Amino acid sequence: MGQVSVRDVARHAGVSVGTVSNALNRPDSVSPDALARVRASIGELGYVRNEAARNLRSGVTASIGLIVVDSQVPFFQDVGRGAADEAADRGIALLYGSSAEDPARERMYLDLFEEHRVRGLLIAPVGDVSRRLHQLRERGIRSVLVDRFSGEEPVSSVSVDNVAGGRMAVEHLLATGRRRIAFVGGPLTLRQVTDRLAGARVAADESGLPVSVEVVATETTSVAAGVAAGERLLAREPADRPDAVFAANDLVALGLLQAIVGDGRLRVPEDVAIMGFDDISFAAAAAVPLSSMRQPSTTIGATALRILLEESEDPDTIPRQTVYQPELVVRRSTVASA
Amino acid sequence: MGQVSVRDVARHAGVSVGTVSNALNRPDSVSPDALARVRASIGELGYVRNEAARNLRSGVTASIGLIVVDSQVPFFQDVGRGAADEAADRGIALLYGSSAEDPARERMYLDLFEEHRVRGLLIAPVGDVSRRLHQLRERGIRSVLVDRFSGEEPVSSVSVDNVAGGRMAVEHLLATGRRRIAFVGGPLTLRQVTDRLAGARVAADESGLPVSVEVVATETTSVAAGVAAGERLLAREPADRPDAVFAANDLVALGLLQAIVGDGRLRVPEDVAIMGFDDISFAAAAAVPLSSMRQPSTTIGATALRILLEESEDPDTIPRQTVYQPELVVRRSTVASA
DNA sequence: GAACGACCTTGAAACGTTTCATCGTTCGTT
DNA sequence: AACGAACGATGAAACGTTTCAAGGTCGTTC
Repeated sequence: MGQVSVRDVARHAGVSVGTVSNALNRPDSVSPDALARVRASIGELGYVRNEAARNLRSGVTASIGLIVVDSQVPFFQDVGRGAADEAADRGIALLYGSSAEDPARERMYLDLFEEHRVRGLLIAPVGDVSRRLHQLRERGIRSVLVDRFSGEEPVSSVSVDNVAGGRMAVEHLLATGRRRIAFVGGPLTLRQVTDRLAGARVAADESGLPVSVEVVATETTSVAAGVAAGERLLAREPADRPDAVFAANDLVALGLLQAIVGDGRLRVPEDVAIMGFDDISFAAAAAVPLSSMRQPSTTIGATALRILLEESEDPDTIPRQTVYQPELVVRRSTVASA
Repeated sequence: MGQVSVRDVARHAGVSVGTVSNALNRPDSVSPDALARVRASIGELGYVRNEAARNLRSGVTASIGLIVVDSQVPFFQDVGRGAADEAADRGIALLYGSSAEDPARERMYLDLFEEHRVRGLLIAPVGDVSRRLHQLRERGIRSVLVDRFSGEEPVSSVSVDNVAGGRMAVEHLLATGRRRIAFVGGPLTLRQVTDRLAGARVAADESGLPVSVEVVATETTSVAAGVAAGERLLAREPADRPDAVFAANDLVALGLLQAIVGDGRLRVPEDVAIMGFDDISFAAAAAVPLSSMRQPSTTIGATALRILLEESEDPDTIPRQTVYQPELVVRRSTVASA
């Protein structure tokens, strides 16, 4: 396989290799004549820059790593898409990895990406990676946390204000006349879940209304968990049932919807309102379109990538937290006429 | 930033750089004593192999590229996950790109990945890339087509038998007593769509029953297109309505389901059965769980990756087509008691 | 007409690996 | 005791690029 090198181009164009390199990277510093000849030769010979050699010599890599918790979760897919598109615009390749909620797998990707000397790392961590990220940073690889508030750590982060989101969600339910609210989700060790619940309680407390907020804990935030929780609610005495359910995310909400609508005894939203979180694309496509709190998922990915690039260019920038506010999206699962 | 190189390790362990390299890549050819010293030094110094230098010198890259049509389509997400997991097991990084149905974007990723000298390419093409893939192959980069039968081209492919899938879907509908079948999907220029339709017609023809197969064309295979098609069906005179709908994919089917169930006049499956294709994870989570044709999406991705690696190791292998058979998954949208 | 800048170009060094021909030891055989 | 195979270790060359000090060629200025 005859790989065409910068040397071949130089010979063909009748210039030195240094000039070819300049034509490629600093076209202004090359005479129009030489530039044209180099470009013609590149076309004729089919030269394609070797990124490995470029990286090796210059120390600058044109790739970044993305490690998400679960590639099956729509939210992370959107984040990834936002980051990938933003990277593509800059000619940067995205190394993709999913930890599948397995800390060992997460470490494996961290190692792999370090070997590739990625310019930086976008990560939604599952295990405790703060020491490792610190180490990477000392070795010149910056990280930005995604969907996680870094707070104490010396790392930038891009996330959503889950407390505010929970609060807005429940304020909406209260404003539409609901008073017996069930929060469905879990595990309650997950920061995103507890923040949303905390926000829900704030809304209830500050309303000055006689509101109850009951917690129906699930083991995961999945459709199946939502279905199971829905069946538990249906098995209750009618008087004990909530008149609104706030789900920790849309997957749980869709599960609830399936259980309740499928059962047929309760109408949504007349008998019970259902509120989700994330506004994944399937939320609007549900049998009863789902009200939800929209997260700017692709924007989160794009912003995280931009911050990462800025920081990797100037290693002295200090970490910062970017927090987006979620947005209420009202559909028929909470308001019949929506 | 003090990058630790193989030279530093050699010095620290009291051996030559060649021995360090051997310890890393051919541990059997190094004496136990030297091996131990090298490994100790690696740990102590925090040495991390530089993949760019390795790649440059050896000509072997530890990364492959994946280009999908649309990162929003669940099917491709599953394919990508299958490929990524398989790659991770081998310590290979996955460069991820989505063409977003834009041929220019697709070309951009092809160029980018060539610069990275990926070992090979997994691609679900949108534009006409056969010439480009041929060129890449001559330059040592093999490709495997995903979700596309290569047929004429000298490229391997991994796909699903869409004709058989369409046939099995309609056979199921006929077996459950349906006779007036509507096929909903589009555009009819898309091979996957026309194959599924062709299969549907085969089933109808071969059944020997008085069956009608009507085509309701949509512009895309999306939830929105499904909703629109559903509304069109509802607007018809009851006598003109089909008793079963076979959707080109699950997104369309979910749209149909939303329109029909939401409307409330028709019951699913009593009045109309709905059959999807792909068996995406949300199919089971729909208000009325959706019958569908399951594609082994992650297996497709994993297989494509394996084939790619085999071919890139031995450039003389001849391209082959791998075709999987889809599998009928019966749920309540076609059979009330399922 | 000499001196000076401005502007391009040059060519060798360097990046961190792997490769490979060569060299030293050791040990079993004769 | 001599030989040779087997085994490990060595170190310089090479991969394809970027970088950079140095050199070359003009035109301008005094």
